[in-house]
Amino acid sequence: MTDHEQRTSKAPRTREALLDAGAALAEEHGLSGISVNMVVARAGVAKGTFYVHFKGRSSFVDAMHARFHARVEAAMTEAVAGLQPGAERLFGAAEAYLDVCLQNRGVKALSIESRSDPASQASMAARRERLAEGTIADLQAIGWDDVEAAAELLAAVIREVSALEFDAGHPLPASRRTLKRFLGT
Amino acid sequence: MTDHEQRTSKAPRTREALLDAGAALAEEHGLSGISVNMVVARAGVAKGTFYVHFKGRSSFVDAMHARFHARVEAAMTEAVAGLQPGAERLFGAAEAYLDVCLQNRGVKALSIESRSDPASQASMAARRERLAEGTIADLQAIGWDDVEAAAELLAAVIREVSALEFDAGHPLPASRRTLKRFLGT
DNA sequence: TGTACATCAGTGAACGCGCGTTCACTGATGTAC
DNA sequence: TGTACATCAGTGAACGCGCGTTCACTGATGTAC
Repeated sequence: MTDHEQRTSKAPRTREALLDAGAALAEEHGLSGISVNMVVARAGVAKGTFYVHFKGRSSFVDAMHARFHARVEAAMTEAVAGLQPGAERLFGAAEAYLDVCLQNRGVKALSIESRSDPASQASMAARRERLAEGTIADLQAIGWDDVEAAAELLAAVIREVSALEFDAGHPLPASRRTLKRFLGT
Repeated sequence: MTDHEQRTSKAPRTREALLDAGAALAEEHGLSGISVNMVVARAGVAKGTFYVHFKGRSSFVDAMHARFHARVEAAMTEAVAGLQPGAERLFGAAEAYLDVCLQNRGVKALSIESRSDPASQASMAARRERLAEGTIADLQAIGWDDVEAAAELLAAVIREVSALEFDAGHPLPASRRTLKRFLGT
């Protein structure tokens, strides 16, 4: 049982190391600036190992994006658990997003540049949309018109705040205040 | 005199053809997805010609971004000529931005992805900032706090509307209304 | 007007390089008997 | 317990390819005399 655990848990550890390396490199070189060579060098594994865990470069990028979004979604879901749709739930979700982004590498690449990689564009757009959809009920409860448009633009603002905070290395209260004011307090 | 005009005006025409080709390709493949090979093939010139007009790939990308911003800035400046800082001038500038973007190729790449190309990142960020700074006086006149933060986030929203409109192929009134409402009508 | 020369945008073959991907192989571990 | 076999993450040399860049050259045009 112990042996079995070791055997089946070693593989995911290498996979995670590759994804970690990819996230670190995305931070420095952007999503489209990372190569398989760079990733395996940073992770300290052989080139062939990469293809044990991923079908190819583009599915690796997709996996990075998927992992990032899974983390973000988990944090947001936990933060707003039990809250009714409305302003409080909306801001709680936004702050959870911003806080979890500050703790992850490659955030700017994975949130802002997710439009630039042509191969994984579709699945990345789907994840972004799924996240934005969660705010529609809140915007409706607050009393907005054009909720779909508002949800998209709100998501863009939150991504921008996230990028600015990541550059700064810490939360930016003025940006978060502005975000709230955009939504009419 | 006529001969002289022909001689000196042929070169810029080839240069423009290369930039046009780059913009068209950026639309399809993203800013970091275009290669010198693609650009010269699309423009119908030899590979060496590219290096007659540009120092290299990255200064070409920078030149594309510079031309795009020059057009945008000219349209915005003309649209708000003579207006006092305030809501009217701000929305006028925003609409001018959105309208000129709809008429240019590669807009999404040049506005949204301008963060991803590592080589030209600095000069592109400077151009973006210069554009955003123009709205600070308006935001102050309207009575916003955190005007610098607001200007940055406002610029991000306008870029997002531009990207959505470009995908749609026409103006999106709901998005433009939301943009106005973000600013408190 | 005719000739020799200068200029310079444009050409395309050639270069070295790093890329993504493949594949026959290794060796540690689990399983069957 | 000991032995033979199966599994499978990990390896790294090798591949063909497209990349960005260079450079000696061409040929049309302008200039000098």
